Amino acid sequence: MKFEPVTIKDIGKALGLSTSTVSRALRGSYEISSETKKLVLEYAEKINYRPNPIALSLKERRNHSIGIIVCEIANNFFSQAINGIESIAYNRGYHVIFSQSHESYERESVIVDHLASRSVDGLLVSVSSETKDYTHFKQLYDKGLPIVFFDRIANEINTHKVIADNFKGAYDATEHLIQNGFKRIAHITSAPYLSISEERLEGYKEALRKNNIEFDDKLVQYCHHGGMIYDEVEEALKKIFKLKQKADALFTAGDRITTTCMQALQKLEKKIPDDIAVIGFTNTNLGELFNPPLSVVRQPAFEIGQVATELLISMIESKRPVTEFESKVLQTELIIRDSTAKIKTK
Amino acid sequence: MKFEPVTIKDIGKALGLSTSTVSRALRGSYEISSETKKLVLEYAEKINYRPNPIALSLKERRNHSIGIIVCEIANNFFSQAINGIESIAYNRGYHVIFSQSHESYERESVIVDHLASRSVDGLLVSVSSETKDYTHFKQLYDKGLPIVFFDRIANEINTHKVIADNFKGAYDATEHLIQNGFKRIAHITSAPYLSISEERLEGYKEALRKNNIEFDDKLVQYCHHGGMIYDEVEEALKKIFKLKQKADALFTAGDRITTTCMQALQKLEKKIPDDIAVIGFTNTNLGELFNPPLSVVRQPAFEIGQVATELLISMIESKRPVTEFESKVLQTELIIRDSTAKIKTK
DNA sequence: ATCGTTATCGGGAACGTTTGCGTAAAAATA
DNA sequence: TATTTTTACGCAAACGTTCCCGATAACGAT
Repeated sequence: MKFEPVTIKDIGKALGLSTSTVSRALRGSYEISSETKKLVLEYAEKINYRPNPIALSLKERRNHSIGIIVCEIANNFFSQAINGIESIAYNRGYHVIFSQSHESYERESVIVDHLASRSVDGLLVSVSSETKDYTHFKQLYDKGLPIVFFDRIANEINTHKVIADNFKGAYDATEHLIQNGFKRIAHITSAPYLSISEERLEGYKEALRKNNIEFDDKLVQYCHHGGMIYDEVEEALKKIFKLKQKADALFTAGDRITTTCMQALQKLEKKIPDDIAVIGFTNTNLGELFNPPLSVVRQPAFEIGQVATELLISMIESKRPVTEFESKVLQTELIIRDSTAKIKTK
Repeated sequence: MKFEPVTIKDIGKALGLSTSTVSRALRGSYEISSETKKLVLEYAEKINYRPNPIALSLKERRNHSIGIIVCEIANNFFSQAINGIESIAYNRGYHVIFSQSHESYERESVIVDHLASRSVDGLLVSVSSETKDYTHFKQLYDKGLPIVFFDRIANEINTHKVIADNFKGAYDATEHLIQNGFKRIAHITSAPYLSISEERLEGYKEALRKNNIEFDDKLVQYCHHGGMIYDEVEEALKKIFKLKQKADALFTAGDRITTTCMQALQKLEKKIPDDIAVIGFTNTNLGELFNPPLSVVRQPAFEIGQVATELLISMIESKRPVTEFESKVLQTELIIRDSTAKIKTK
């Protein structure tokens, strides 16, 4: 099927004018007589003329579109973030093109390359859990393609970054568990080299340290696929339950990990919080409906998306090369519910 | 910031060749000597040449991108559907551009126009709940822009459509409630003119009829914003609870409506299923974690996205105008849990 | 009558490709 | 050696715009 679009030439031909005159009339240039303008405008309206954005892009070397790369869209955090991204992009006249890495480094590289070969004015990325090497970003970035990282960032690339306060979020969650009397706190997280994993692990450790609880690395389990593979999560839980010194609480880092853990705990028939208390990073707004209602660390996903987009567009539209970069850190929210209820004094 | 991209001309200049030779060498044309080819290919590789997709689009009058319009992305059903869309689009070499109508007719019109002014080869749309008039789609469609509707469809436009079997899904859910002894079944749904609302309402009515239960329109409440506005949902529930002849069960149509109802029921301190049994259309995979675990009608969202995308791409790539259109209907899945447990015989 | 202004418009290059056509040199044939 | 064919490449148009330069006419000023 094809589209037979009307061009500026057609208008010119129909009206006996040159394309340049038509173009100028359409843009309301002062050097076109008002009669001609009116003529052109009316005719354009009549035949429903729309300028061809591709031709414009070619000329202006701009696309008015930004690319998003995330691991998966069917994820509370990311869909909320993308919502924020779209809200800003739409207002600023940018289209949003997105694709999913599915936590694969290979696929991420392909996408970046594909997207960035100038079909996009800038990139918003949250790296995949497999990504340890950032040269595919670095190359494009050095060539002048604006990139802003959010959530899972590439520390070694010097550009804008937007994250939640993962350290503090993790610290608060862990501290909350400790305050409620839990001492053997397990931690299930994503791939260890991910920025978010590291930051959350540090927050967790710091809370233990502040409360004189010894860190035990047997209590920390990594799910390299970020909770997308159920078995990986169940395995991690089983390892924790097999420990001689039993864990009494669980702090999960990551949206998918948290929800998958809840499913696994249900399958393993563990009672929350009696067998084990649970708190986790997640952006589902369904936590209050759980049995028991789930305590969560909530990230300002929508705002993260918004801020990242604003920074990216400012980079894109900046005349001079940008040299001052910001690392915005947005606060998380600790929502306490029954899944971390105090240990009953028996 | 700008991008100083290397073009085919640069290669030509550097190698003392014409642009046409370079172009042909790059595409491996037979009329270029193998030495020249090798020379060009190696140089292109060295300076990391990427063809400018915009220039290509202008020439081929194709973009290799498809547009998606949904009401919101932060919704289980739509994010799963978009996942399916992206999976197919990626494999077929298409970019995915998406935007949200936020259930606004006004915004939907603007987006369609914006997206469709040839910056996109085809459109995948699920209409907003405010949309009663489809001329904004019809216009573009008649001009030759391929459009495929999914989920919320425009019946009056003759093109491919992909939906879940809403009638049967609703029928099954209602029938299940009846089988479990419920007789006064309330129904909360979206805007009445939405195709999905109508189909689900019909399924609900049919199940009542088959079981000789009289239909009572006081038991049907419409939430025009599809559950996005909490108060609207709470209001609908309150109306239902105010009925003299009490409702004993609730069938909710729509992802957001279902989850928002659950929140409202919790706030109103209704016990499920004792005060009221609940089953609803929703694609959350967290239903089993609810208190009580929620019975649901699940749509094959991912597959719907996939099928719709395949149909759209086949339209885009068809040489001759397409005249035979399909309306694919995919089966829903009834998942029974405790929220619809049989009435206890007191 | 000549000149500089002003208003209004057209020609054509440019953005980066692809591709039909033309053509020189080299190779093959007569 | 003369002619034809093949090989290998360049020129230029085209896709739809914008915009720099001119160009033309009208008109008042000199």
